[in-house]
Amino acid sequence: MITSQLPTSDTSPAANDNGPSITPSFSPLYQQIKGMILNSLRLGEWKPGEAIPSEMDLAIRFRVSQGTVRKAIDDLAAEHLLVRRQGKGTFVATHAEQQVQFRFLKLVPNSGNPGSEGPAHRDIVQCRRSSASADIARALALRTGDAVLQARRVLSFVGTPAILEDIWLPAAPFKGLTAERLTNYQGPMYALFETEFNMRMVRAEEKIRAEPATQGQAELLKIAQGTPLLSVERTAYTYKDVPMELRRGYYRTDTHYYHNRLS
Amino acid sequence: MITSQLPTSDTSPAANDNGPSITPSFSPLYQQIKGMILNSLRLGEWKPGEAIPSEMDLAIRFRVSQGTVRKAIDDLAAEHLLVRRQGKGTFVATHAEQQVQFRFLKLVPNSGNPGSEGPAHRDIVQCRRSSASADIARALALRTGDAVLQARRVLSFVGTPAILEDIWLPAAPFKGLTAERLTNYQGPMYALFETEFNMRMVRAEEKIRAEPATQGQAELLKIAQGTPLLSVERTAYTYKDVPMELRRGYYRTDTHYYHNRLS
DNA sequence: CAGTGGTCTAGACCACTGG
DNA sequence: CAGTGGTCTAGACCACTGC
Repeated sequence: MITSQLPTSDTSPAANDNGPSITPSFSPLYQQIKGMILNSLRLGEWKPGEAIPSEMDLAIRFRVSQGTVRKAIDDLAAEHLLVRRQGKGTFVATHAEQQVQFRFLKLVPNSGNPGSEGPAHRDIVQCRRSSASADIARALALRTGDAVLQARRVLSFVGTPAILEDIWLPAAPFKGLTAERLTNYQGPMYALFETEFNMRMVRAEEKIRAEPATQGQAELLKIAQGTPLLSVERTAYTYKDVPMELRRGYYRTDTHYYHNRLS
Repeated sequence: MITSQLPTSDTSPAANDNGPSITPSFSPLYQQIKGMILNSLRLGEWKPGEAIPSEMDLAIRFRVSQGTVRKAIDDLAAEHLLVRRQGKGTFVATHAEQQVQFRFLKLVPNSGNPGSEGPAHRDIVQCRRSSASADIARALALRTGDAVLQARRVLSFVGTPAILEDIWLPAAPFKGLTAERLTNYQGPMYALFETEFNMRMVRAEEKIRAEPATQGQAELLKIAQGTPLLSVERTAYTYKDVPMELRRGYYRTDTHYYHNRLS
């Protein structure tokens, strides 16, 4: 049995400095297990869509009871990092599944259900390599001038353009990403990131504002200049809260609305 | 012990019709316990801010093990209906606490933290009794023409108006609500609903759009007509998913932004 | 110190999946 | 049918709160 604070490399938030510190200085077993599973996920031991070992296997591996492993997995499932399927196993969450496709896209048609319009038509307007400006660098935890990839695309539903997006990615982890790859790939962009670059987006933060369309935006979205657009600035994070994408989206909200659930 | 499907009056979603039906037709014990706790909450057996009985007490009352009660409470705590406090007890969640004040208001100043501007100044512009139009009635699960209360207010931060809100409430549950009461009450409106009308808002759904300010909106917010505003239409629900409030908010987003976390 | 929630265990049995 | 996750129990012990 793991008797006390295991040397779990980097398991719990705020490492255990057992001196006379102010930090919690106590981390339950299941939190340590959680950290170890998280590490395996980050290191790609189990890939998105794959099953992780059964609860019993993990309990044996970590020398704890099944209940403790269970609690760790419960947490990770609540954070949508894992998905439980009764009778089948526990799987690494992925953006590639039909059911959770566009999990981070909260734009819903005024009439009809999410996704009732079928898959969006995607138009890659631009995809180039550049160097990070100060604000882009800050958002991606880079230094000003570091290499980034920048893409611009238009998403259309039933023929009418509804979303204009500018996307910035750190160049290093996404080396080899091209406009062709973006254009040809079927399915969500985040699924491509998973399969091609072993980079999984885990959570995101959005800052939403109402702004008048600039001339350039208006042309691409085929609306009048000055039309109010929903400006959605998203920072997406991979495991361990590392920022991996900055995305500035401009949504038409005459035919759609941004849906949010508060609880 | 509760051996099988107890007559739990109305416990689980989708009542147990034990005929040859398509519904799950199996509800674990902890779900039934959850439903019973939910009923007590709805009926006001324990009021917002108060402690509910200890896990052991509830286990004895329901004739189940502590672990089963624990799982039920875990669920309710995850939905923010209850709040656990180690060493003290489990409490009915409330909108009246400093920490979670304005839990449903996601507007953050461009510079600074949420709440760093101090409490908002509230200005009740209007508060009257009227009859529900078709769309208001639909949102509140009323019939067209039913009595509703309608209020309009302006929220200002550090002197500048930032939010204009139109609020509709069913008249019956909120009988006696006046402009004076709204004006004089210190703290979130939802806290007033709890203490004065025993009505707790549990969750909400929002539809967000970008819209140009009408002349009336522009005057109240002291901005130019046509300025893009964030339009936030919120339906708030009390226990058992009963809609209890419709709110149309118009946010300035030059000094603030709407913050959302995706996970 | 007693009372509360939080962790951990070990074991039994159930529900679901797929071969 | 075996293997998986899901439920439930009973009991031990720990951490936190307040008297």
